[in-house]
Amino acid sequence: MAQVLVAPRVRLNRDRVLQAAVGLADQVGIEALSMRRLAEELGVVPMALYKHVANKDELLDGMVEVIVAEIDPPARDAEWKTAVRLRVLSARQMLLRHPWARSVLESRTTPTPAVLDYLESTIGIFLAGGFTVDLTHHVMHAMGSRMWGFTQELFDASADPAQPPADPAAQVAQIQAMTERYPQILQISNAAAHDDSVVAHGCDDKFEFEFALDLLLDGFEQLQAAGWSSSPATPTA
Amino acid sequence: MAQVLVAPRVRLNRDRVLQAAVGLADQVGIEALSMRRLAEELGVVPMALYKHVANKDELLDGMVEVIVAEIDPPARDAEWKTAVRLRVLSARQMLLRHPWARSVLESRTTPTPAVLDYLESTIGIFLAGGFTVDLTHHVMHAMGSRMWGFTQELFDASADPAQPPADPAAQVAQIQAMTERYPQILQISNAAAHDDSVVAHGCDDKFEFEFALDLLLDGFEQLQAAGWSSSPATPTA
DNA sequence: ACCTGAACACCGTTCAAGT
DNA sequence: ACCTGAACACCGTTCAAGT
Repeated sequence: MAQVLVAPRVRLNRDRVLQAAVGLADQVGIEALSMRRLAEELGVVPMALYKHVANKDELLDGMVEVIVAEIDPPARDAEWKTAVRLRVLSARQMLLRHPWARSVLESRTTPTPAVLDYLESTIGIFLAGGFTVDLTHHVMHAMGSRMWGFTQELFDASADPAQPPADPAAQVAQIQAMTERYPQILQISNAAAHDDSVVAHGCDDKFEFEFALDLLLDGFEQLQAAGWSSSPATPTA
Repeated sequence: MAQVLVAPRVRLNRDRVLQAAVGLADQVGIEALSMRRLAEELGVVPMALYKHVANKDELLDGMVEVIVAEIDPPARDAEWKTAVRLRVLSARQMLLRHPWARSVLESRTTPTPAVLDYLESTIGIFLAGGFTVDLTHHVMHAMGSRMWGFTQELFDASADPAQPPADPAAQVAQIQAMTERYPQILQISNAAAHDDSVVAHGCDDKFEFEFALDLLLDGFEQLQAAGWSSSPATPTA
């Protein structure tokens, strides 16, 4: 009876801990990822983890390192605009693989090396493309979260899997109420709908993302061509 | 001895609970806001709160209602561009008053009435300005978090007050190491510096925010003037 | 109708002990 | 050097009871 439960076959190390954490977050979501749950997953007592990460915050930092390293390096021999576009869309692919990544990226307050590497090489694309340091600075700010492959989705329905399915009658009533109270929201949300009989069908996320991204990239291009500098307070495109 | 501790003078109600929660979050930060701590603040036992909010999630929804209502209504008799600009900058003021608001707004998955009101009237500005429903749809997406008065700040130093002050010698060494490893990041972060002897002096947040905002607004304007429609896959400004 | 007390099932983390 | 066990100080929330 005593020796039946297997001891951990492989010795624990930092990388095994981080990989397991990423995998567990992918499976059960970030709010269900606790030190205790992760330890259980690794067949180990909670305190064993603390030999490999100082605390939960450092665990999250480590998870960020893992996923940021998944982003493709900048395309060599490409025009700046395509290079930035490809890079950002690669980041976006990473985010689709790890739905929890957005909130974790946003929660970190100090950049880890992989993150700095990502920034450094992205900045490099603009500078190599002939952008001034000044313009590159503002352009990086303007990219904001879009640099990570996401915009702020106002309501991320996919992030709320615990939504109870309402019965059809109540749904119809709800839509009717919405139409009266928020007619313009309804109009807008139907704009992208091929069939507009039902509200809930979602937008084309990729299209929306690229719409804003290209708008910004085109704007950057115009500023650069015009020799923009931050001396005047307001940019005029 | 028995009657010394005052009973709650004022009867608890939903609004008192929400106001107290907003105030407490302003003071101690969102991660320190617990049901238990809030109850203590109100001189009441934790479970007393549950008569007025169903659970902590509903408390957070209620807090969002309170702060979104603080945003100024749309300016009457203004051109769409100034109207949107004013509105967004008013939202930004609200966010500066409530540093926790960003993460809470982002965490909500279903919109509350005040949020829907905000969206509805913002959409109204574009439609009244002659935007098609189609273009307005994409424009609202492109605004993303900027609609709430913030862009994704990559590293929000102000959100991390628990940073230990490093000694000057270590700081110099750190800067030296950074210069070698991340020369371009350093160049960029110095672009906005008046004196570039020290790294840590921060960017002009307001300038950066308005830079991106105006870039988008100018882009919207050009699309509208050109009679843009979503039929072609990629917008060409 | 509103508030309370005790309890349950969780957290992250410390500290002293085992091998 | 690495893992363990028991304990501490927290959570959100249920349930049965008080007034």
